[in-house]
Amino acid sequence: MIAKKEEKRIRTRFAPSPTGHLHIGTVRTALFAFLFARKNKGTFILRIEDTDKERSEKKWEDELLEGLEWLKISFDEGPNVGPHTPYRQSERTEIYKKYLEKMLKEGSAYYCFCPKEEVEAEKQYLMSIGEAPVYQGKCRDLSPETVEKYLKEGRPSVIRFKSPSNQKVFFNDLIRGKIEVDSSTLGDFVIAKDLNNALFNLSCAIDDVEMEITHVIRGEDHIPNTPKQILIIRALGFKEPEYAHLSLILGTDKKKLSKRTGKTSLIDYKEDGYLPEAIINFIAFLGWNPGTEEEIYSIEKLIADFSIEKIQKSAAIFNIEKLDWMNGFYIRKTPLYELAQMCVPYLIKAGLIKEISLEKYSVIETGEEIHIEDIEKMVNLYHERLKKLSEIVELVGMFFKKELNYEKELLKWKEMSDEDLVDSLKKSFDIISGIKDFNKDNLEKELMEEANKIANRGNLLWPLRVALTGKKNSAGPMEIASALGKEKTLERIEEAINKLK
RNA sequence: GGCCCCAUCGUCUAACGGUUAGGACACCAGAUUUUCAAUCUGGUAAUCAGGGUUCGAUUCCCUGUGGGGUCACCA
Repeated sequence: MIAKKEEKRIRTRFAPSPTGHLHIGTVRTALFAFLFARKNKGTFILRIEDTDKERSEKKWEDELLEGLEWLKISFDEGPNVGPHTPYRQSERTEIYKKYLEKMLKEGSAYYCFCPKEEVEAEKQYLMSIGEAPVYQGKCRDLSPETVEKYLKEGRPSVIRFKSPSNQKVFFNDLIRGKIEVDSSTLGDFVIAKDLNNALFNLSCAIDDVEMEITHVIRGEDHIPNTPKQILIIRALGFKEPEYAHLSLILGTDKKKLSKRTGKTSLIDYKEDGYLPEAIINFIAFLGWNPGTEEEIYSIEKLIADFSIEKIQKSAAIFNIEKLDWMNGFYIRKTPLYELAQMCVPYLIKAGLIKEISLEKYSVIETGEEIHIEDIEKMVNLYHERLKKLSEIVELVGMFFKKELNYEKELLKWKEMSDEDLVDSLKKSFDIISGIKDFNKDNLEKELMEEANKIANRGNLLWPLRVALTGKKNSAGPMEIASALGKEKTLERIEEAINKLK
């Protein structure tokens, strides 16, 4: 007697098709399958479903790999030893061929020679009379001799799966419970263009059993495919894996998240300056929660607390405001040094600075040379109001400008006249030029002392702040001045006074 | 149209038949502040509808309604 096999190790897979940008919904599917595998100490497999040769491109696969790596979603197994490479269906045609021949031989699949147009017309007709639009099985019982003959003649053909008629196919979805469909609504669907060109339902079904996948975790849009794949697997004499279908992510229009209603690809979020931690945390909570009131979760914590039972059945709308809040939260948690490093590429891309050597930059407009520490000072001023890294350009841009461009009206605090303004700015100028040891503490001391003397502090501080930044909203004037340096600070005050003349 | 799935504040969600239906984002108000942000305090806001089952339904069942997915020689 063979000893009872020990509990099967969990194996999940992520099976994207490289036909476009990595969609944020696809990322969530990957994340959930990843979390489930890691939580259960199982194996997580990446399988590129590139059987569609027309639409699949290497660049999309590269983007996919890069994106997942950025998010720290990792995989365990590949077809080669050495550095990790994903499985690619395009490299597995022999395997599909083998099974296809078997099915043809055993009669669970057959060649169909019906012209495409004819099948299409049939479908339209069936839909118009309210019947299930499925292939009616014209070629189902062609004799082997006829098939042989047609094949020899080179008639265009496809290979169809012979669906059992009137059989209930059901499976127990781990998220939704029992899902049942009647096999007659499936029809004899196409599983391959020919022996060397398997189509999705076939390649997917075969790979799931070949790779010994125990749990298929994928999007809800695959629910209609599941009974088809189960039927194929059973026809081949295997047992199907467990299935868990995730609800979709919707746009604000309550439709499948599309470009029209928001950013859809991971790369857009990355470029906008969302941190991977924030994205992971946010999408994990789109349809899952730990059942406690805690909402800040690292990927490690997600692995520890993840459970498939707590996945939501209903679709979730992608609420960018919450992502922004969460991203701001993670930015605030990022140490200043790291944050400054992260901001640099945005400043370079915006044409404000360029890198001249390690951690040294030159300011494009003024030619001035600055160090990463100077950037740290600037970033520090806006550390807690940054929601996305890309915002840094707008926020600290004024540090890199030769001249500020703003309306003189902006200098006015409440009911000040031009004369009041000039007086106020001159006062600031005098105080600041009188400071020997130019730093934030001294600036604060001297300026606040003066500001407290007058009825409204704003009369002194607002015009100064605008003179230094040219903006309605910004960090405080003392902080800005100390980051700007004495010389530039005085220059900008003069500039403002000149505006008023 | 057929088949399938779903339904708690505007949004993400909690409440495994008994809660003043809880939290978070957003919003509003207050505190703080020269402005904005951050922070703290408080507030507005929800069980799709109708039938059952039950002493008692957000929760279980049915019907309706609404929304979504899918019906490829795409995945």
